[in-house]
Formats: sequence, structure tokens, C-alpha cells
Amino acid sequence: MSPVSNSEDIDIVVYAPASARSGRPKDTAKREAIITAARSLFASQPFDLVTMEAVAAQAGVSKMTVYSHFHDKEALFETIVTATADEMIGALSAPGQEGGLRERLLAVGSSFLGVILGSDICKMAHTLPGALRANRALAERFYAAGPGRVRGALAAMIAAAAECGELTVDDPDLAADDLVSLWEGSRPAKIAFGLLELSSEEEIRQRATRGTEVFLRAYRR
Amino acid sequence: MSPVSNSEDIDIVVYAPASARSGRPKDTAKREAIITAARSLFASQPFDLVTMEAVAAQAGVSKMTVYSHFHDKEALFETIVTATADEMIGALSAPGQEGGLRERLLAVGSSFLGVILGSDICKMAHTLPGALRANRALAERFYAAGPGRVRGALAAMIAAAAECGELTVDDPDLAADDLVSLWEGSRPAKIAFGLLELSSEEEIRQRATRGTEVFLRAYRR
DNA sequence: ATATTCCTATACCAGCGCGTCTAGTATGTG
DNA sequence: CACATACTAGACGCGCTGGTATAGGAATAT
Repeated sequence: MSPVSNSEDIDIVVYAPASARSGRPKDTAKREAIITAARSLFASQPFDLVTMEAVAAQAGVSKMTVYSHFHDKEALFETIVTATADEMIGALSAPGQEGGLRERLLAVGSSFLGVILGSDICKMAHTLPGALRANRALAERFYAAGPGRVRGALAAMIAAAAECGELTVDDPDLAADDLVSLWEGSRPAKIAFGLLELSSEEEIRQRATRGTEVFLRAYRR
Repeated sequence: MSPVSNSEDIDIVVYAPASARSGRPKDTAKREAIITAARSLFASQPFDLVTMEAVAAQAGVSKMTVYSHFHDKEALFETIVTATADEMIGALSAPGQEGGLRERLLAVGSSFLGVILGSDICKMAHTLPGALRANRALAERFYAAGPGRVRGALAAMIAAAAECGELTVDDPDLAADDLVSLWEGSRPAKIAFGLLELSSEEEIRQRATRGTEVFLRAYRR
């Protein structure tokens, strides 16, 4: 955001032999504590209600320390968001490559629903949209890391299955959209309104299988 | 919210002959102006960023007048929400009763998508969830007026069609959920993140027909 | 006409939250 | 050792916003 280099971005000076810097080094444990504290707070309250004071308190750290690690409240939030996006990428990579089509789809669906209905990300459902709206680039990045990624992978699988004659598909992208929609159902909407908490493993499995089943009924050759 | 009677709730004194009150009467036009101004502001910014001052200014009214009509910022917001919910109810009532099953589903789908993807309600998509989360009763009411209502009506139609042997359905409620999900696709999520503006008539029609088609492929006898 | 209520304009208060500053202490490096 | 940096604790400035107070003008019923 600011043109000046932020200390949280670059800890290693550009033209330095190694990690050479005099004085006391920054405590990475504190940085981590700040991040986890902020994450937990952002997950339970909207952006504006999370105070830097509260973050510092919950992290067991002075407020000045927070500002020494993160220039801004927005910078802190941005760090949380990108970390969460990376976590999503990790959880959603390596889609099931073995088994029949049904089993592979089910594997992708289960892990996807597990991430967006059963993890911390679900609890952030109410904070993220509102806060990300002010930062289009960040919003795109986050969406691409989660739902977008899954839709892309699914479209590829569906196209391949159509090639093999397993499915009858006009547009793989639209079909992937249909599949994801069937998995999610009305969950995201209800969660956004606070009418639903995070789902159990069992419920996630059920939704994944049912959605996949309905999808196959509609698209199977 | 407050135990005291709010003037916006009761304009008629309890034990009064009729609408008898001496002095200058309240200007309903101003009240309307306040509501429309607030609505437009709440549609473009999150709850906390909307200032009463701005509402008054945009309504061309003194701030004190706003407070004379609405005791609280929350009372004002609540009025907006319930009015919007009523509007949704109006737009979604009288589901198509004529034509074949496909035509009736399509009629419901078009009007539903028209409301939540093409109207002011779509612009409020980012404000409502965050603000309603603090008021569970209001959130439930709003959800019931919109998506909940449509799902209920659809479940009834689907159950009837299953009775006639037109569809093969295990659970009408789940099937209704599937249909709505197929209509919406990824639109709501993208709108929440600000990655999509309100949709055109044409796009709404396309989504409704396509979703209905996929649904029928999966559930038709 | 007069009482009564509405409306405006403006000033005002209290609280809050971000971000900064300072003075002092702790902890590392050369 | 000295030096440089990190961290703490607290106070504080500043801007903003919800809500109140007041005084005077405007509209309407009786």
C-alpha cells in the first residue's frame, strides 16, 4: 500500500552478506502470536470492530510491537488474508487422481467443503467480503486461491471425462459451477447471515456425496 | 429495542378518538426521503461507514429531523431491512401457477434471480450479512422473506410433481435447495467479494433456464 | 390568534480507535 | 565492553461519529 518498504516485507537487507544486522533481532514468535491473535479476532468480529489494542492484548504484546511488525491495520489484515489464501491452496492442491470419476469428484468436494465450511475460513466468512471489497486485487487473489482454484480443477476433470465419453457436457466451466453449487447448497448464505455455524465432518461428507450424485444424474452419458 | 414507544412505530396515540393531534403534523415526505437516502447509502457502504450526518444531508434534512423520526441508527437500519424484506415478499408472491412444470419453475427462478441479482437488494449484499449478524431475529426474518420463502414454495411444487410421477425425488427440501443453488451458481459469492455487479435481464433469464434444465435432467422420471 | 408541534441550524459533549511519541529496559551483535 | 535494535508501558493528539441541547422560525389545528 505505501511506497516505502515495510519492515514486514523485507527482513533481509538487499545488499547484505547474509542475515547481518546489528542489534537485537526481531522476535518471530511474537510476530506469529500477533498473527494468530489477529486471525482469531478477525474470525469473530467484523473488520472495524477489531481494535489494534485488542490484537496486542490477545497476543500478549505491546501495541507498539504490533506497529513495529505491521505498518498498518490494513497491512496486518492483508497478511492474514494472504496467509489464509496460501493455506487454502495447500489444502486444495493435489486433487484425487485415482479411482473412478465419482470417487475423484467426491475427494475434491470433501476437501473443498472441509475448507470453506469446516475451518477458520468459514468463521471469516462475514469479515472477508466486507473488508476485501475495498481492495479488489486482494479479493481477486483470495477468490482465485479458493473457489476459483477448485472450479478450474473441476472444469479440467469434467472436460477430460467428457472427452472419454463418460459425461455429456456442453460447457465444462458451467458444469463445474453447477457441481460446486450443488455441494455448497444454501450453506454459504446461511453462514453469512450467522444462521449456521461450521459444519461437522459427517455433514460435509454427506453434502459432498449427495451433490456429486445429483450432478452425475444430470451429466452422466 | 427500547422499551419506550418510538414515534416511528406509533403515530396514533393509543386512547385517542382518531388521528387527532394539535400542532403541525409530521411531514411523511421527509420520512420517505430519509428512508430512500439511508437505503442508497447502506447499499453502497458498510453499516459503520454510513453516518447519520450523511443520511441527513442526502435526504436534504436536518440531523435532528432524522432523530425525530428514528430513535436510533439501528432503528433506521431496521426499518430499511424490514421494508426491503417486504418488498422481496411482494416480488416473490404469486408463483406461476400455469403451464407445465418447466415453465412454472422457470417463472419462479426468473423472478427470484431478478430480485437477488438485479435489484437494490443485490447492492446490499455486502452490508446486510455483516450488520444483521448482530441481530439474529432480524437476520432470520430477512432470510425467511427471501431465499427461505422461495425454497419453501419450490419444495411444495416439487413434492406435488413427485406425487404426480413427474419427478423422482427423495427429499423435496433438498431438491429445492439444489434447484436454487443451480440458479444462483457462483453469483452470490462473487457479488459478496465485489467481483461482480448486478446482472442484466438477459443474463438472469439465461441462468434461470439453464439451472432449471440441469435440475430437470437430474430429477426427471 | 394562539397554542402546539414540527423543522432547521448550530453548537456541543463524550467516547472511541488509530497511530505516534517518549523514556526506559531487554537482548542481541561486533 | 559498547552499540544498535527490539520491546514495554503509558500517555496523548487527533479526527470522527452518535447523540443531545437550544433557540428561533414555520406550519397547522382549534
